Amino acid sequence: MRIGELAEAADTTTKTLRYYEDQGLLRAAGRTPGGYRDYTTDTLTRIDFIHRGQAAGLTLAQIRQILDIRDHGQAPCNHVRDLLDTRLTDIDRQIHQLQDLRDTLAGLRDRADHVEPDTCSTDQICRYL
Amino acid sequence: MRIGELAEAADTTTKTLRYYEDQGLLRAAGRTPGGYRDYTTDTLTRIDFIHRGQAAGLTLAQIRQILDIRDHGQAPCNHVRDLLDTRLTDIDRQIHQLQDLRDTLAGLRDRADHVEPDTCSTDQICRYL
DNA sequence: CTGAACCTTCCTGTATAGGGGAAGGTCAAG
DNA sequence: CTTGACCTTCCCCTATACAGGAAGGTTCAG
Repeated sequence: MRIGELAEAADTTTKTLRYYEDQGLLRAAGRTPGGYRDYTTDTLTRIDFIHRGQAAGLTLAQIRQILDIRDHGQAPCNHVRDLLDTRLTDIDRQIHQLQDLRDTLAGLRDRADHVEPDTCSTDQICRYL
Repeated sequence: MRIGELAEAADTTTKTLRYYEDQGLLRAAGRTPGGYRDYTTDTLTRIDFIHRGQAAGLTLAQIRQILDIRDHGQAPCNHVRDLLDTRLTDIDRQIHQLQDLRDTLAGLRDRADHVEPDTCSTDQICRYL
């Protein structure tokens, strides 16, 4: 199948598919005599896997690693488990950071309701911050 | 004071200060006969304000808006309050998104502990995702 | 044979907040 | 008078996951 059909089937764009090939996520497809990429249906499975990886917040580089391991004939499962663990602690850290920021922000916002705006002097620019 | 002193006093770099000027966050400083930027101490206050804005998660563009309002002789307080509100709802949305992702990830990770890795077939690449 | 729809490669741009470094000018001390 | 520390402008680079578009080739229907 040609790249346009594949893109539609995988709910993505031809741009993206060429980009994936460029980044080593898709192996170079066969070519028709005219020079068009000619895909087999297992590529669709591969793209779906990539999408699941993205849905899990993995970067394309990380997904590529997994695919490389599989392409070397090994099971990437342990590596995937490690990636999931790393992602989880990362996300927890991010959530905490955001919550800290949220607290700061809420404090400022709250203060803004209790401070007279007219007391805001020029040199401090704005009392609310 | 010269840019190096100011940078040290404000705990930042000369690169950053020139960048701020470039982006309209700092007004063009006076120059010495030799062409060096010559800052007055109120610039330090301004930089501190910028830092507080950044600590509140505002972008430089948003901080610039506040400064512009103040530089037009008006009190930016209402605008700041609006920005804080917007930031708050934004951050809440981000936190929810991250928590959703965390749930997805935790589900995958949990499943990984209950699924036999050996049942992972080549064509699905990895059962854990 | 021609036009539309598809494909090819290649180059540029996106947003953010600066960092790195080149080529050259300025200022004080020794 | 020179050396070193500072300053100037200018231009390129960073990460991420593509999108936009140019210039040209291919394929199929009518």
